[in-house]
Amino acid sequence: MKLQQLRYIVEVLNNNLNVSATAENLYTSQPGISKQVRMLEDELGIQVFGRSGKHLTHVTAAGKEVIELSKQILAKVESIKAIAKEHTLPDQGKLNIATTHTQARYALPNVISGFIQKYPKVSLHMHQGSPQQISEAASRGDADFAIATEALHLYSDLVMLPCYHWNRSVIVRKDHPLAQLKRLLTINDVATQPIVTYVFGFTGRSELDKAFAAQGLEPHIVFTATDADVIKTYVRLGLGVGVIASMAMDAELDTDLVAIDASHLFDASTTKIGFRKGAFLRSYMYEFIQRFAPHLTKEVVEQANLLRNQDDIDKLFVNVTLPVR
Amino acid sequence: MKLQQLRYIVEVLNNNLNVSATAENLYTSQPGISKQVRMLEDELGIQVFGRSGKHLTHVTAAGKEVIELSKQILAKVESIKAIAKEHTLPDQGKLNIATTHTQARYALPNVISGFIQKYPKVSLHMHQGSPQQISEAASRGDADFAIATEALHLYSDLVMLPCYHWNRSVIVRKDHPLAQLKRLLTINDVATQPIVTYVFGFTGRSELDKAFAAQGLEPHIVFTATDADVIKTYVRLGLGVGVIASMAMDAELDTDLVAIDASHLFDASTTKIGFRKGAFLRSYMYEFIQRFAPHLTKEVVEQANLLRNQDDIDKLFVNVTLPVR
DNA sequence: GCCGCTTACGCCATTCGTAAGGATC
DNA sequence: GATCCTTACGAATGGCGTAAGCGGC
Repeated sequence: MKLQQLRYIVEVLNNNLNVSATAENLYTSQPGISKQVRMLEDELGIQVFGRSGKHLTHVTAAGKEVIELSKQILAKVESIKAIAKEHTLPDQGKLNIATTHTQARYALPNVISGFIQKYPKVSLHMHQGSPQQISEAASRGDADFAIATEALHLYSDLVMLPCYHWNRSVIVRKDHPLAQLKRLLTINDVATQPIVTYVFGFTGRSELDKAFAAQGLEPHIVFTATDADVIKTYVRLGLGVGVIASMAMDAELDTDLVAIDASHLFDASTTKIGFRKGAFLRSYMYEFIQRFAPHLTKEVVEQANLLRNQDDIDKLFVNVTLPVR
Repeated sequence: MKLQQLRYIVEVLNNNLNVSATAENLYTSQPGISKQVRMLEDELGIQVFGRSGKHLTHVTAAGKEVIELSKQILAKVESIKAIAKEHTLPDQGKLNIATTHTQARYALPNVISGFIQKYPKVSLHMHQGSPQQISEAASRGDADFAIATEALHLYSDLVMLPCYHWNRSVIVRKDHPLAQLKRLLTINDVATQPIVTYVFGFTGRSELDKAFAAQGLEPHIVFTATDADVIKTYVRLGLGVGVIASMAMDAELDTDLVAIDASHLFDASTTKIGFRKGAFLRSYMYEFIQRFAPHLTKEVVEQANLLRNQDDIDKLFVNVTLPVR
């Protein structure tokens, strides 16, 4: 059994059982992979992949178990490499962050500018995508961290830690009737307007739907986008009122818009950071986490990383008051 | 990085940093190991082993971490092989049990005779040794199961499950004054006699010492041995009274001795079965466990195997009443 | 008929064993 | 001086790439 063989079967699965595509992604030849997969199967005496003629059609029951263990082995191999780097070049390395537009644009800039100042030799990469893509990237090991508000819980091999709570604001043009509102905003004020907000599955959208549903209201959503910048653009066009994360209002750039606090109308959402369970984290990674969420010290993160169930991890934070943005 | 390289560094550590001895045990050449260790160190850019001239003197800090992860990787590799076997030859394989004389001689025979009848194709090996040796064998992967009463808790990478409680008996020759005793045995009856019992660290010896210490008594221990058969021999010689596990009295063979129940004088001891955390257990292994301890069903064992802390595992059994032997 | 996996073959890298060298205790 | 690790070298093995074959869709 060779580590490459394990790598190959994992990657073949990641490439939807297409060996040719796998070969391209790994910059190697297709027959090479094919042969190694076969050799592994011969050695183990079992089929990892089911075949119809010469096509791979599915993963066998035994194959699923083997691939799962292979992933864990390869993750530990990466940990060994990381340990070695940590002992030779503690301030050098890579940091891959997978996150959504909202975080990348509004929550992370301050953290990152401070971080790269302290660690100029760490090459930092941001991968933007949907919450699902983000979780998958972290789960596969393509990203060290996943930062998002939704969908992270779907991947059980991630450790997820709460970072901060955030609330929503309703944004309107200065000439909009609601801009002159003297009293507290009500859910009806919003429900009677055409709404521009996030796509489902993004940036706490589910909390928004829940608030309307709780009142038996059917919001009139005319337009959705994955990020607040696009939403603001269409609010400026007069398409409707926007509902976005409060932190997405920029006091300097958005002077033509008025933000009305709506934290009393919608439950706060929680942004989380996730990484692979049992992963070895470089010292600069611990520091990154703590810069993003000061309560997540190295000790807390290490403790959480030893727990297997997300439920147990969540218990660590029941008495912690998170910052609100 | 190759799996063999990881195997080599682990084995070199197991052989007290003696590469030549390691080579012998692995049936390979010493320079081969030496070179692979070096190549791994070169690839990682760190030293795993500290050297003084050409002798390996110690494991570096980084090396400790690397070796720990290597062990975990190799354990998972074994799991993959076990999964493969389970899918091809479910009733074939090996079962290595490391245990003490007491278990092998008095607790296991019934279980094993039933087991080999159902699984004639499983080759069963018993490794006898001290509790420490047993734990180490299981921890290293040389044994699938460790069964003992003491010392298992010293190895944190083992899952330990309670199997049964057992009590002690005082044994004397038929012509001994205590053999005629009409009342309940007291701790003083025992303390005033020369005692023959187990060596420290064996078969619940610590519980025995505790009971005397609690009464401020200093037992007069004249002879110790690791097994009850030897103890009985010296009781027969008139060396003193024996204190042994009650199950170690054989009604048919030991007719020249009298056993006096002492369960009220000493706390019961608990025999446990241990295996490596996260190990994949063959179906016949689950069955073996359950034959030995009926309350340890496959489901219970699997659940325990998912927990990281022994404390959490122990909690699974607080409401379970174990059999008493 | 195209796509995609398998087989065949040759080159190159790597591993392993033997033998000799050098350092430590 | 004995033990033990390192270096050197040759044989065998194995991985990988190119080219051809062949079975599905």
